[in-house]
Amino acid sequence: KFACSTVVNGLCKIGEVEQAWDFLERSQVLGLDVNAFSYSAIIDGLSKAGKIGEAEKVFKAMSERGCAGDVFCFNAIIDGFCKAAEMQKAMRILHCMEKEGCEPTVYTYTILIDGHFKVRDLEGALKLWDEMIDKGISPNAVSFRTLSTGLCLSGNVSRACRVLDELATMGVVPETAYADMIKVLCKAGRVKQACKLADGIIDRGREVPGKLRCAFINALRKAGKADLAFKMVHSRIGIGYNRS
RNA sequence: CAGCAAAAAAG
Repeated sequence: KFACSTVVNGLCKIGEVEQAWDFLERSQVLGLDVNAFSYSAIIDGLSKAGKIGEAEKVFKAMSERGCAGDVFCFNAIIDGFCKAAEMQKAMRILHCMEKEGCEPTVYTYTILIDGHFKVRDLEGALKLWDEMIDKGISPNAVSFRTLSTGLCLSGNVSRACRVLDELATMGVVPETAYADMIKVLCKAGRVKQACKLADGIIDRGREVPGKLRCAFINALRKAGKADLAFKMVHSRIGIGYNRS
């Protein structure tokens, strides 16, 4: 029972999803109970391979065989629909899992938010973000990065900054949020804004934390601002857009 | 420590 999902998992990881499915079917015939672990691995494998139709079939087979899908299975199929840009179907699964009493996680929302950005539905993405927070699910570094990247690279820098501010007032800023925000601001060409943010998050005269400094320097360099990167290398207290 | 998301030329 344990070994079965381990094998299925392994096969999926090396891209042998078909074989994994085969193995699962055989295990089932042998009377072994195939659990959600195995199904999620296969659904995920198919989703990642772009075989959303197959994934959907397996997803259905799962419940028909009396195996209750858990949040991993739901997330995997939702991810498949998102990757296929089938957002309405993805959303339907979200509502479906909620109806079945399976609570979405921060993963679920991150997948959906990313999916909405990929089809340029900013409002949809933001709505999900708010819904997540309203549900009391704290955003983590990945989910914030997904949101800030999606917003900034689609020209909604100020909206992204606002979200970060909101998180700050709520006291739930993910660990790498500032570094990520600075990086994506640079990538979006908003270098000055990135500098101000970097300067603003430390007290006047204090050192910029090492991790942030390095991320910043690299981002500047990648943004083609070698001069500013150089300046940052020589200063431990920021670039000085705020203090000048 | 059996299965799911983003970014990444420093995890």
